[in-house]
Amino acid sequence: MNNISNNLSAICQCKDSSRTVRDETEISDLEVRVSLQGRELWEQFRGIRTEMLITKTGRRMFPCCKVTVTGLNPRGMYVFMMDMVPFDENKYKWSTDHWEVSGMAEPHIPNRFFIHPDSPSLGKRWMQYPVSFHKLKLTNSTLNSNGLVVLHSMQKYQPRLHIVQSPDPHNPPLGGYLCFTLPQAAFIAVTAYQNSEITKLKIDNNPFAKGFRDNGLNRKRPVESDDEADINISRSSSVDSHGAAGHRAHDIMFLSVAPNPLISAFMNQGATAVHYLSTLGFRSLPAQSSGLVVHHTFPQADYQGQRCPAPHLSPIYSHTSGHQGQRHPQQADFDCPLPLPPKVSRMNIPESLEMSPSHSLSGCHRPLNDILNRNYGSAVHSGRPQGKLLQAHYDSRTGLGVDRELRQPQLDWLLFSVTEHNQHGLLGNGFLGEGTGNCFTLSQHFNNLRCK
DNA sequence: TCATCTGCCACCTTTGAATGGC
DNA sequence: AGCCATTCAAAGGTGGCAGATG
Repeated sequence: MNNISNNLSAICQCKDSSRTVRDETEISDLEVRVSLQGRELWEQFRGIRTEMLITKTGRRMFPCCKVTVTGLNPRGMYVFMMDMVPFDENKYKWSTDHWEVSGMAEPHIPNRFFIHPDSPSLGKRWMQYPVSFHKLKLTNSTLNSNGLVVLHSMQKYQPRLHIVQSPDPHNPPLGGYLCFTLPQAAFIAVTAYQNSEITKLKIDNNPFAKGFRDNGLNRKRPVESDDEADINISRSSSVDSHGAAGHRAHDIMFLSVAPNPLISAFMNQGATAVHYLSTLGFRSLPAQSSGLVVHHTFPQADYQGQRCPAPHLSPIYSHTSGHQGQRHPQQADFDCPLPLPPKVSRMNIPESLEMSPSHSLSGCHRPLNDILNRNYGSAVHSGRPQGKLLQAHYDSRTGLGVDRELRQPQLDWLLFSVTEHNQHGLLGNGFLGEGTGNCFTLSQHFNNLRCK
């Protein structure tokens, strides 16, 4: 706990130094709470040791990481990102009917972030429905540059959620950065399923694997009604689509609050920025099997991740300024799952929920995360972004959508900052890594909000 | 020889365009 | 003309499995 206290004091110092006259709520001032959805399903998998298939071309997670978020500033703009961090330092092997340690894990590959396709969006929109990362893909190929999360086979990982406050062009130092790990969603990466129980669970619950069910056609048995067995998958949005819904796990660990890594990168000069960013969780930090690693660091503070006593898994951890890390009792209104997105016609799905080419992003026909992850680097070489800015598509009735017009200064500032810093070689190593383009994927993400 | 990885397959869901009704 | 629901085909996700690899 001392570590936490020390870190929190560092946070306060940092926050104080960046405080400005603008009366805007910084993310680190908010009591943000995150909760993993699909608790029962995750518990079933965890009970038999979750395995996630990784392939060269990338494989989606099942169950997927779907979280509910509360406590954000409804009018604040946030970017949601997810990556994977080692759960422990072991490598595993399957031995007949159980997993056992088979040695030391290989060095973790510098993180590649999956940026939620709806990023950036208003806090109101993030809190309205569960946020699903079902499009996140895992791979064992380090050669890909398509935004896949690279993992080592036979090693255990846990997802980590980052909530980054979008920068304010008028006040760059503002903008916090929150980091949550999801130990309940820890899994062993495999190239082929080892435990047949896992396979069975996946087949029984994943709609894509319906064909392998006992009553599937390929099983050469009479086809029965699947209605009761199937989980309810709405053809809905990137906010919420895959996976069983309606359950809430109280198992997300609040990890840290830190300055917005993007902003910090831009505001810190020289190698300090690289070092600073690389210690902000944008580089691998070995997690402890029974503890938490606090990733937050500050230029004037200790750079190393610090190990903290493992909290109980059940409560929700939230934080407020001055109360970071404080354990809060579960609140009644937090017991209720957020509503699922309405089942509307695909023609009616708001642009922010489903990146349809027929909507505002004409000319941007791919999911944003795909765009940004595939086009990494182009922003660097092209200088300041050019092109026509998209018009705002904010649904005043639902509150969904993103007012892109308002973000123009933000985008310009952000992109310019990335470009300028990279031209000076500030972000060329470590943080970005070859072919990863984490930082630039985000900038490219913004960049692709514009029509070319 | 063994553990692990790769590529292909059939089956299934999701997605988006086309179509037609109101 | 515009909105909406339905239909259909293409795209893509799924685990199984045989063979390849180290």
